Amino acid sequence: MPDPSQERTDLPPPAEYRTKVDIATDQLRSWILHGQLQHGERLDQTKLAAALNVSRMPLRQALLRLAEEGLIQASPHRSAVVMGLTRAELEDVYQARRAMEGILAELGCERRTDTCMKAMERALQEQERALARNNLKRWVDLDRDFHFSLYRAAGLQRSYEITEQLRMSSDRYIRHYASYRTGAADSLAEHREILQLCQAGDTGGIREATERHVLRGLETLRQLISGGDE
Amino acid sequence: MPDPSQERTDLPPPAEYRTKVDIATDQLRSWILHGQLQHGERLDQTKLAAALNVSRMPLRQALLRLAEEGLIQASPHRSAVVMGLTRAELEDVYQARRAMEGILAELGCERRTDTCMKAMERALQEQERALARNNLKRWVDLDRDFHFSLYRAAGLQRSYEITEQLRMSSDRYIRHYASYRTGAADSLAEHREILQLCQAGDTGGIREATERHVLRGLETLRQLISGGDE
DNA sequence: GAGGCGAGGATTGGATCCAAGATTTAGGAT
DNA sequence: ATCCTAAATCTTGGATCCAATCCTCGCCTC
Repeated sequence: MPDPSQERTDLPPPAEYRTKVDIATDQLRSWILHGQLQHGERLDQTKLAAALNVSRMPLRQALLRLAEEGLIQASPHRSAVVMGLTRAELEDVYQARRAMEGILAELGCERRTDTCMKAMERALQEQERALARNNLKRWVDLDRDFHFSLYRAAGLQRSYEITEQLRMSSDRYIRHYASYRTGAADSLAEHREILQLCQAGDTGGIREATERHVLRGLETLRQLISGGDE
Repeated sequence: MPDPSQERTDLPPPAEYRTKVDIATDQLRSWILHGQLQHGERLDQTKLAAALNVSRMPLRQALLRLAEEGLIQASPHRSAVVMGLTRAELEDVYQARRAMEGILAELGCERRTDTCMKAMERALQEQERALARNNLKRWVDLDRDFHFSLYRAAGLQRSYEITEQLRMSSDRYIRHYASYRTGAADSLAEHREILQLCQAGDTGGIREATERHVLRGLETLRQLISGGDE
């Protein structure tokens, strides 16, 4: 006796189930990355829980995860605070990015597919338009899309996730010290170079170019910050 | 009126406070890394909590952290299971290690200190003895000491921690497929080479040598595993 | 006899409650 | 007046309890 009221009975486990911890984590992460929660800001569990419409319990777990991701700093009986990166820590993140993005680009190039190349070309084109329109937020997103399209082709899940997290930490600063136009033209030129190297299948060259690209990003950010300590 | 009963009143914050979540996390991590908890094993929260002498609440948070570290896999309403790495995932981890250890070695060499060099030499010597005595566990630990003494000198906290976690994931397999003697002599020779390059200050060479060293480790592990899927 | 359906038990996610530690504020002594 | 002390308040960590989901086992139907 098939019951038509239930459309399909065979996909409850594969269906993505979002627990309250997930919801809280994602929302908090977004707030931090987009500046709604500033560096050094204290994270009061009770208030945050209320703001997120969850109990304190899932919120605490969310804080734990964000601490593990390096976005906040938590000490035992003290309020967690949004992690602000010192210049040294920023260099730290960028060196890790240099390393990871270098091999992801190399292996991504080695294992590239048509769809991956198409995605890169498309991101590059749109990025040119975004630059012309001076749309900063979109520019940052497209920059990310361009690189990560290639990195995805490497097929290294864990490496990819590590790189994503590193990227998160630094993009926050890029967005903050907004006027990214500094070096944007250079960045585009480097993207074109990377795309060409990828089309040519020059894995060694693409690694080297990617590392240079990342380090130049650090240099740009350094100049933007210059003066403050964090 | 100084009270002699309290030795010093001015160091409560710096004193390391270990929360139950920390205790549970460390113990569980150790169990997983040393094989007391095997791949695919289901982690029953109630039983584990009892075994660790903590409540289910801190245990759940510990599981969350280990999931974030990639040691276990957690799905919403299902028991967490100890993460087993497939061959592909093992390559993933090693590629990330190659990237990270490469730059840590490079920058560590650039910023090396006397104490760091001394530590490396000492680890190398003890490693030779451990190999002679066929003491596997000590050998793995000393291998780690040798490399990480150098990495510490780089002064990149975050990169260091990422690399530590990657190392955890792969060391578990090294210990499991015990007879590490395969390639141990090669490994020692490479360590000597790395030490020499470091003394010479050849940053480029040390990076290249370290990357080769890591990849050879992967190759060794592949041979040991060859046959099974995980 | 095999496959599907359903009920019961088991296990996890979430909420409230209590305890332990920390921060703040008021008070007193120098 | 300032600094130190101490008590009160606030915030976080941990435990127990309840609800929601999943898993297993037995039963029924074909």
